[in-house]
Amino acid sequence: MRQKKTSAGHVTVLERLRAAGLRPTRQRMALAKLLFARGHRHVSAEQLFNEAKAQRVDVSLATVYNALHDFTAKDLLREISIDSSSSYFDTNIGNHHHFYFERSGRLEDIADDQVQIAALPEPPGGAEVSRVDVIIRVKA
Amino acid sequence: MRQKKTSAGHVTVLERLRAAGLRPTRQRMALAKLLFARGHRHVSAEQLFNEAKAQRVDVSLATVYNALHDFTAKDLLREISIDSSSSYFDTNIGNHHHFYFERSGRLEDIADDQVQIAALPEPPGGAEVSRVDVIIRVKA
DNA sequence: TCTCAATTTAGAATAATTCTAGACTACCTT
DNA sequence: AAGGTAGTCTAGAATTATTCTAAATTGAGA
Repeated sequence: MRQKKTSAGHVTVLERLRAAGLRPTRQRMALAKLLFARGHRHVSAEQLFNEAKAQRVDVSLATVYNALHDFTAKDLLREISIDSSSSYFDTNIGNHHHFYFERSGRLEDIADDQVQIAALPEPPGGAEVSRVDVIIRVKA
Repeated sequence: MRQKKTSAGHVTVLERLRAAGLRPTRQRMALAKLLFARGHRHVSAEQLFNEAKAQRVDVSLATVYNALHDFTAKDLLREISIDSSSSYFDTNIGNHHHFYFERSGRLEDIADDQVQIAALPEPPGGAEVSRVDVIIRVKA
């Protein structure tokens, strides 16, 4: 037997939500499809909301925020706030870093192995490190 | 002869503003003193505004924002936005990095030489790097 | 002192995000 | 299949940080 059907992305998204302990509602399914359909992306709430509208997916902005936060809490997304005006959600949750293009405000992933850190200080008080972010700000 | 008088921080702050090409107004002088009086700090607009009030320095919140942005534009401060809820201004403008304490939202400087980066990718299209930020997020 | 551009200010405006409270729905139980 | 219920969704109000506006003030040079 072949793999689970993936043609429309249905089953996969459904499973991802279930595995995360999130009830697969119509809205979450639709948003998850938009987010995870193709390769990694960085989206703002407003962007995702507009994409949903463009595809006639009827969701409220509040639901988009709820979903993004729920997904983040369950490690399906990672939140990034570089530019204080709005935050972005990254579908790439593995270790990696970012280029930040100051002019456009765009983010681009940098694979973890492209950055080598030889020395890092210990957090004071022996606190646990939750992650290390490297942001290369680019004048472009 | 000894150095310029620094006792009240007056002359120094005045010179800093003039050197930056910023008119040394009463408000900017007062805010600069609060910012640069002692060692390096990370302040939000609201914080600085409250400090000013506490010291009976009469400035409007809009002026605090104006001053922080003017100072940043003239490289007397550096703006940092890690937590999307509000941005911080760092009086340390040299190369350095940060610990970010997730629970409290507090920032702590890491001296540049404490972090050694062995490899970094080139920005796409040969764009110029304006700076590299390393943020160690700590669960505390 | 006079002039004028730079600066300050109160309050309105904006923008991103969160909250509220009622309506809906996924899913478990029977 | 029906019902109950906690979880979810939603429109719109509320909140928060920040910026804008337009008028008043002021620093600094002539």
